[in-house]
Amino acid sequence: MHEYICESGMEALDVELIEKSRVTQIYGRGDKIFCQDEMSGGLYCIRSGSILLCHIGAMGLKTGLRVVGACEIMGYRSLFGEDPHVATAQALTTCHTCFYPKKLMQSLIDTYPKLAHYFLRALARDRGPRDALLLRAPYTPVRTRLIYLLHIMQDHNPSRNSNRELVIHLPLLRRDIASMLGARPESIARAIKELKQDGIAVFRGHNVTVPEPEKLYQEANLEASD
Amino acid sequence: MHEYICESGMEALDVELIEKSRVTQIYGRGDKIFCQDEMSGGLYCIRSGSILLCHIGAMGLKTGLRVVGACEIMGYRSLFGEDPHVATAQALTTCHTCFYPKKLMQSLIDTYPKLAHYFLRALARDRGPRDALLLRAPYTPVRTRLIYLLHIMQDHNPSRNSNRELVIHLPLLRRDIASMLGARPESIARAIKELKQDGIAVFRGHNVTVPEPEKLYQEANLEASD
DNA sequence: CGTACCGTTGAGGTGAGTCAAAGTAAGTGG
DNA sequence: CCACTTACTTTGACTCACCTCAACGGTACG
Repeated sequence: MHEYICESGMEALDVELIEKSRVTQIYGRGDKIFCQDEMSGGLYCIRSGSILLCHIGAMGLKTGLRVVGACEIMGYRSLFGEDPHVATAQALTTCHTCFYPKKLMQSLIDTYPKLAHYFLRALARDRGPRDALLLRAPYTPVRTRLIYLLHIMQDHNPSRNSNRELVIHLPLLRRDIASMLGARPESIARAIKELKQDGIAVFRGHNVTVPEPEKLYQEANLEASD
Repeated sequence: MHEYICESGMEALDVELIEKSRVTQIYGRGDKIFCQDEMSGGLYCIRSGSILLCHIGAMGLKTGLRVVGACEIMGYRSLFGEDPHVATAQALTTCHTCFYPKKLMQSLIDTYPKLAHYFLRALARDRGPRDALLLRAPYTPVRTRLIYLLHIMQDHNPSRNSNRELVIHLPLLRRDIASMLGARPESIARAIKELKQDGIAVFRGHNVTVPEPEKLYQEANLEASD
């Protein structure tokens, strides 16, 4: 959103309107930013922190769909579909968010056709559903699906430590990892143990250290995007 | 697409342009309309027949994503995302399709802002990814997931036979049903046998007869949408 | 009447779920 | 700073739904 405003050559008047209309908010870990079946009020933009989009299904089964991080937007599917949210957004860490009301968004889109194209593109490129399906690939061991998750999370914030090992930040509880893979926390613990024993990846707190990314991704037929 | 043109109060000139630019085509069973990793050429609209959108993953694993039927559009994700297709479209039956080239679509969207809204809405409401996830719900027996599929397909073309039994048209091979549920054809055969033995649903050819829809959907915690 | 594909059935193996219990970390309050 | 509580993680033993493989029955079509 912010990046668009900068690129768009938007009128100063409208930039001011945006500044005035948007609402910034802080959420603590575990807080819900919005809940499924609620009607959408607008667009959410994450300034800092991480949020888990998840779906609570029949019998309380929680299905993790996507981790939303800093500078990403969420809630647009509901905004443009004029449907209630299909997912619940829950803060994984302390989060600073920025909320753009529906009315504002609609008048902006009417004024700036390029903004419509921006959102058409954003909706079409949304990797969320595709990732969610990949993470639940059938006949694929939990261990491999866990590697898929690491691969997806690596794209968010690639970084190296002092030993030039890959470090992936994973702001998720075992329970949430499990909900994203369609598995149980116990199975995640076992897969993590295996990866450690094989010297492929070490989980410590919310960080995963990978000495040889090649080796990790090779196992899952993925390319090291680095 | 067609429905939009009718509603939109589009200029006669443009309607004529559309008629002239679009390409109608006939495909036989098994033919591919487009393949994943190809760049998109435009928008496809199905006039008749059924198409399976599927993804061919690592090691040739075929994952069925969505059945596209008459009057539905496909290919828009790739069109607006300016990315290659992520799915392959394969004709399940003989199909009449209509193809609208990318250039045409883009100039139309620029001319008619309401068309942008139409597609924003279509993209946001696309049930495909959600359905695909539901059909692979973890810890859910194949039998239940098969009922989910029947429920989804019923929404497409609800009909009753002379005995007032619900008849659901399912233009899919066992193999394709399996690919949508993340299961194996053998497991589908077994689930079908069970449903028949329990007097809940009878599969014959490409039609499924359901004497008491209530009973079927109750088992899966679904509402009879009829 | 063969060839080819699809569908069904049976037997056997296994990855991951379930349950239960112990271990660890993170707060909370005196 | 230390008990105490609460929540998260790990481990082990057991079980089962579904995959795998292999064989057989149907149906369509040249």
